[in-house]
Amino acid sequence: MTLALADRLTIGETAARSGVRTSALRYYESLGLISSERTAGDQRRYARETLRRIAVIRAAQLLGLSLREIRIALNELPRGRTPDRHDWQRLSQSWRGSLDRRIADLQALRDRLSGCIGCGCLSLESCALFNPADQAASAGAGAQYLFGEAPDPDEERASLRRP
Amino acid sequence: MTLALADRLTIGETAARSGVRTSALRYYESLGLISSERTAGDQRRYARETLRRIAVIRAAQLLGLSLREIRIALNELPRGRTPDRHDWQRLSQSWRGSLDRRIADLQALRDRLSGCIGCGCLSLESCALFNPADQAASAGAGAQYLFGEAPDPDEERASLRRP
DNA sequence: CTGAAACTTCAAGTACACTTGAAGTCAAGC
DNA sequence: GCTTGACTTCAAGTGTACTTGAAGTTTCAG
Repeated sequence: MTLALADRLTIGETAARSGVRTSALRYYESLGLISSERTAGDQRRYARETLRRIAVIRAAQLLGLSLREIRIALNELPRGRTPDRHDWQRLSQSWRGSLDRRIADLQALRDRLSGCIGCGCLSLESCALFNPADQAASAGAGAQYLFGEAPDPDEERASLRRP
Repeated sequence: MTLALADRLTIGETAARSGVRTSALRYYESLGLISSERTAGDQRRYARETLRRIAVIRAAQLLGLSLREIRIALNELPRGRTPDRHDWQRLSQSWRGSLDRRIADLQALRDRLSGCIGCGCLSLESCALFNPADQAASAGAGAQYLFGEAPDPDEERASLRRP
């Protein structure tokens, strides 16, 4: 079904309502994250629904997803019809899982940091956070454990934010 | 007191023990995050202490700090002497604060996401996560640093701070 | 109908955090 | 002393996520 004129927003209106610059919207569109119809004069007109899509994009960026990952996730939404309640639910639920893992990772780091405050980092042998060298020497692997990669094969937390 | 030869590491050794590539170490040095002495033949030799500095840099990156911010933080360490227990404590304590804030922000986002799963995002008016206006309102306070700096009072983004 | 604001494309620029490659030098084991 | 691997500098390249600018076109209030 075709949207009524009142339901189509210019790029400027869309930018104003979403808080995202027009240049970013064009960029998102060039990456296939959003789409538009064009007027006879070739200007973009966005469906109102696009505002939600943009909000989802920004929220996902907050979760640490790259635009590429977000595009892939959005591509799993049904094509040809407006996403419904269950479509958005599936998306947000999968991101909630990532978010939980991310929070857990940061809490683990915080605990290591807290332990370090306790120990005062006086000893090269005893401080886990501040002494990767000795860890690396004994483990032979480098300090990557700080980044969650070395000792615990902790599945695929890598999907969120690669530093 | 001058360090013994055995306490000075080549860039390759430093890279191996820290898990950071030589190119990254040269880059850090170019930014003033670490420093080295040079041999007669102009090769770098790092003090053993540098390993701890590198570990701190990597940990801080995990916390989401930029190298510029890390350099500033490291510059507050005493110059001319090896940082002691209290120096590292002060640093780790201040970063623990950032980490706590970051975790809190992510938990808030998770709660919004959870609320959203509950509501099914049927309504643009009621959904905190998927409603740009609401999201912008909440970003005004805390979560916005996750996007970098505060949005400029820019003509295109006028509605970010709720009309 | 007109003039200004808003839009268009495309290329190039910015910032971050590095990596890669070229061309040459140093250190150390044999 | 020779060879080889590790080192040196410097410039340019990579990838992400945009922004900026130039030059031209469209839209719409008056």
